[in-house]
Amino acid sequence: MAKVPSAAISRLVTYLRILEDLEVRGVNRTSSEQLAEEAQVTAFQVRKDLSYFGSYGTRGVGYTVQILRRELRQILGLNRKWGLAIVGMGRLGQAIADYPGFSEIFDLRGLFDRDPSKYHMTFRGMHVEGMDNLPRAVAERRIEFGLLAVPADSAQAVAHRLVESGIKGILNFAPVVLEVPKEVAVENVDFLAGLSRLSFFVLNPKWREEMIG
Amino acid sequence: MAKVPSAAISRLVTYLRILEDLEVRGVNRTSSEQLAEEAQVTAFQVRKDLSYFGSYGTRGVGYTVQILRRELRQILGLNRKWGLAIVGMGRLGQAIADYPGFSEIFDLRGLFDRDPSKYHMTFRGMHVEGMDNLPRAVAERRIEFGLLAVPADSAQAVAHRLVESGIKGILNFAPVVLEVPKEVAVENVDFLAGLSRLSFFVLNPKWREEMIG
DNA sequence: ATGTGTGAACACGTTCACAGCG
DNA sequence: CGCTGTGAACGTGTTCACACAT
Repeated sequence: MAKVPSAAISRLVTYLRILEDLEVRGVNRTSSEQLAEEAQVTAFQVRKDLSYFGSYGTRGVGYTVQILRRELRQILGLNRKWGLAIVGMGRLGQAIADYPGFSEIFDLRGLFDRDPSKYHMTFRGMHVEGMDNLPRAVAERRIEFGLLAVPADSAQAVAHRLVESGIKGILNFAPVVLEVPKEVAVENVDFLAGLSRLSFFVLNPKWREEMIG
Repeated sequence: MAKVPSAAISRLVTYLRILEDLEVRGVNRTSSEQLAEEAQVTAFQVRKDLSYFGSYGTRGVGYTVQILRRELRQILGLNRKWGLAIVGMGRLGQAIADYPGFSEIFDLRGLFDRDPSKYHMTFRGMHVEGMDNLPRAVAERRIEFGLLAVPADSAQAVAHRLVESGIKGILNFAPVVLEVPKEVAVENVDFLAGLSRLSFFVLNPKWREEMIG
């Protein structure tokens, strides 16, 4: 497998979503052109992205939805369930715990918060636990990912604890740059950063002049 | 202003956060090196990113925290408050409405949901309204951004209504590729995509072989 | 004939070395 | 002399043209 642009991985996730949608709609054959249109990229891009991993189509025909779907799930590691713990059960953590579609891919194996008054809460049949349980839970319940939904000022400390517990990846909702060993994957999903970027892009094209000041 | 890589904008947001943190801590001079370390990029990168917009430092000395902070806020369009509406007041929308730090940058000017049973709910002093109010609200309350926190299957339809109402940018939490006119900026903040990518990155480096199958 | 798969050209973003200024 | 600012070199990601399979 040659060097794969990491942007290609993001697009693969999009293609997979489109394929699952096509499958639900009963479509079983597609093409790079159709995928490109729905993903809003070029057909070249679709084919190149797929070619980093193999040849999944039939020349002159296209792709079989089911097959390509299965291959993408394989590539992305979604043909198995990954164990996930949510750390920080405030509003955001609670919303995520109940998010629909979530459990098709991930297996919720722990909910953690440092506030004991939350221990009685239940989401998807699980109780919220104290942070002291975290290391043992990660080991015993095979928790591979930690989802960080704590306030920004405690995010780094909690990330440390997750790393020490042997976590393999962190999905970070806090607006901070986490320091973790390079073996630990981190994805930032920070909506405040998204809003800041929006401001820039909106300000720029033609509104810039009239609005600065 | 030369062509600016859009990745540079994301980094600018990070630099700004670091500067605001430094300012709170009473630091008033910094350097590309310090910013680079905290943002986990190179000092070259920091200086280049800033140079797309101007010269904000003093050669041989460094940057004044306050000045650079102000300049970055200006560049990113954060020296004014942008009007924001949240559409979709389920768990996620509610969590976002109460998110701390939010109101320092954005001014919440509307909460919308199609479910009348939510109209009695109040967040930051605002009532939830029906979707019919959306177009008028966008115009009259100068709502520039829409934050989409609706289920995936209604995201595109709601995006249409936002665009028709004259919105300038959409922050999209739904796992779909939105079709909007090119003048409307869209930022995708999709945590399921983040989790999918995590799987890939975790699977790859050394766990790949042992886990596939 | 048709749509995939891919090496090669191209464009874009990042790195760097050093010029420029305080 | 120190640290910023930037043109040019480099490397990575995207676009493309076309060879190839059915």
